[in-house]
Amino acid sequence: MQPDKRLGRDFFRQDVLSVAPLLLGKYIVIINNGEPEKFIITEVEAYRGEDDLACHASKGRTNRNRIMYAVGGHVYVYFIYGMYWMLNIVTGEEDNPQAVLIRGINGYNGPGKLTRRLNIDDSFYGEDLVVSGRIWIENNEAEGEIVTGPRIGIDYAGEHWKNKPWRFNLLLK
DNA sequence: AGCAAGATCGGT
DNA sequence: CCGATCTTGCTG
Repeated sequence: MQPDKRLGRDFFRQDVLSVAPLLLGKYIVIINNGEPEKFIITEVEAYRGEDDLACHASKGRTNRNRIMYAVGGHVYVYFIYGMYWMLNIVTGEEDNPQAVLIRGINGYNGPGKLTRRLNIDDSFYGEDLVVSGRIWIENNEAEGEIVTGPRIGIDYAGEHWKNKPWRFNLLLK
C-alpha cells in the first residue's frame, strides 16, 4: 500500500502567504484522457483578502469570485483577455477570500500557457482538490532556490499593493 | 444597455 | 508597443 501523497484540507486552510511558497516544488496532478499527468509547480502569486487591491475580492463578493470565499482547497478559474483561463487555488478559512495564482509549471511558464497544456477551463470552477477525481496536489520535495518579487500585471492596484513581494519563483536545480 | 479594462501572450 | 478577443463589473 502506497502512502497517500495528496495534500489534505489542513494544508490549504493556512494563510495564502504560507501556502503560496509551500506549493513550490509540489506536484499538480491532472487526469487527461484517463491518465494522470504530473507537473512540478514552479511559480505562484498570492492574492490576499478584500483589502488587497490586486485581489479580485477587493470588489467584494461577486458571481465570479464567490468561490474565493469558500474554505481552502477549492479551484478558482476565470477567463481573461478573451482567450486565457487562469488557474487559482483558494486558501484560508471560509469567508476569508484568498487564492494562489499558478503562474508556472515545469516546462510551461505563464499562467495562460499552462492552463492550455492542462486543458483547464470553467468546468474546473469550484473543484475541491481534497476530494476531486481529476485534479489534486501531491507532496513532493524539489531541489532549487526560491526567488520572490512583485506580482505581475497589477498596475491598477496602486504602488502599495503592487510592490508587495508576493510572487514566488522556484529555480529548479 | 453600453462600455472600459483586464492576475496574458506573441508578434513588430 | 500593439492587437486579439470576450467576460465582467460599473455606470446610467
